[in-house]
Amino acid sequence: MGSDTGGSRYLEIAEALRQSILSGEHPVGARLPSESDLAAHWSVSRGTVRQAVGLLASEGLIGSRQGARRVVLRQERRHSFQQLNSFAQWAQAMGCEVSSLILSRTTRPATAEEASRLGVAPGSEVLYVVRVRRLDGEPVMVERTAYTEWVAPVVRALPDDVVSIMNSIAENAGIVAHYGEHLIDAVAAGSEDARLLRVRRASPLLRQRHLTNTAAGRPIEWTDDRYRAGSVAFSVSNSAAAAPLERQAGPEVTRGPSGE
Amino acid sequence: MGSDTGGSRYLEIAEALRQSILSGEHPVGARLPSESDLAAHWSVSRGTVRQAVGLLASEGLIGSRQGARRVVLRQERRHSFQQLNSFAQWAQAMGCEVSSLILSRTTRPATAEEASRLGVAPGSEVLYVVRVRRLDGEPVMVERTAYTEWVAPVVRALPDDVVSIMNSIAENAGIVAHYGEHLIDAVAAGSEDARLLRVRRASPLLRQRHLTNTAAGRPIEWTDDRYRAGSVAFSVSNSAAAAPLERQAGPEVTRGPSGE
DNA sequence: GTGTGCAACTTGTTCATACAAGCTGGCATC
DNA sequence: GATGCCAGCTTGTATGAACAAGTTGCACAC
Repeated sequence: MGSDTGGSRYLEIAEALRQSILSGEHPVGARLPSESDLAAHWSVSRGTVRQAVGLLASEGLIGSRQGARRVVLRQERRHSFQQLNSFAQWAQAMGCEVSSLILSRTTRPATAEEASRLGVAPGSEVLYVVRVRRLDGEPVMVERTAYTEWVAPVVRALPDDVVSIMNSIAENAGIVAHYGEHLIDAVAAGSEDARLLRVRRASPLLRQRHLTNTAAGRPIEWTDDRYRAGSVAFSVSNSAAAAPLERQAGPEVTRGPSGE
Repeated sequence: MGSDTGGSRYLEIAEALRQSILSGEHPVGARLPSESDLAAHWSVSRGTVRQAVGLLASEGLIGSRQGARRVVLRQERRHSFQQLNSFAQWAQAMGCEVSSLILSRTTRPATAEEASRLGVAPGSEVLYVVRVRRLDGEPVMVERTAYTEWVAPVVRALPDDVVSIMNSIAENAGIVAHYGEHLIDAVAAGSEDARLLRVRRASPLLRQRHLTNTAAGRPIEWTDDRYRAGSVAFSVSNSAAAAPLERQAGPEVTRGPSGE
């Protein structure tokens, strides 16, 4: 898996274009060849090229406006969904040495929020795991996760120092994360947070609460991750082209109270 | 005009589907009609339907797997970053009364970071604006923005209580924001932050630093927004198909020669 | 030299079709 | 009754054509 783009032609083309941007062949600000040229060069139809460039646009690498050639917006490599959901994969890609330690695994009734997020009956049992994660030996994140009952046996069998729980679940039980939702805010460190992350109580932490679903939309876990301030920042790219519907504030904006 | 914005058929269909999901006609977990059925119902081709459902999928409302019908993942409209680009728009959609006040407008040389982000020569002049934003009278955010010189005149002409600076820029000068990049982390409140937001010093704040570009990739502004903890949470949805978010290591764990 | 307008170019949207790949449910078999 | 297989359904990928809408640069007029 990894770098194998598999059987889709448009993924191949997207990867090639991505590489040519990363390598500097198409520097930032440069204009890409037209879709017709790319289609001819790759011997595919324009629709296929559009899928490829659409993918790169959604990654924030290139931008487009109707009538003008596409331009290169940035040169950086973006991480995939897997790396977003997996602290371990992201850290390894960064070249950091990552280590984890599960501090406790308890089976207990779900809290009201956990039950709601996971879509289980209130009071159902969940597996609650507290984990500390380190980068280069330094503790940077406390992770408190509630796993639904149907994945709990897999998690219960893992060693305390397992690096990636989601990876292990995927390998051992074939359960793969497909959809994620993240809620990001700031909280003050509690006493347990402070002790585990070696910061003062009430110091600022970046909190990422996170619901993971399978491809079928079945919840797997509900997580509360707290990062030490300064250790991690989240980065989001967006463009008006990627979300045409939200760009309703166009030329003749009706500034009325209506949200439409 | 009304609902027919002269725009695209697929946007119309996407909006109709979105409404039918929001209204509960397609409850969470339900399977949507097949693409062929939708195409027949709307008298369009399957490709057009795919553009519509693809848009909803990118918003996190529905999910899909090859071979299985699309399922509704979520019913409420989430405020993604596409909408969060404009604090004013988001607040109005939430039904809150939003007010803003510019505290200072100063022209000064750009800091090293501002120059780097905005792509101007170090020491170039930028317009630095400090603003407090309130929801229902309560201060929730401090905004510190550096505008590039070529938009500064427009910003300088705005009244202190302008609700949306980006909107005003778009109307008065035709400069429309097209691409954005956001960096999100947590910081402790400085003394100015504490005074303006009426919180204690060193209490946690959610920081959103934000670079805005025109359609042509030309930087407009570099912003440092700080939200009072508990007032807002950022929500990001993603799927294996498109992942707009990534982590970035903070300065403490960055080992590269990134001299920003 | 300057400015305007147009023509060529480029992306956006849509159609109709075809086949590949994966899922579901029912039927046949054991 | 339980199991396995297959046929049909559904989404994913790809083609090629056509027109709409917006951009850019050149040629022409002044």
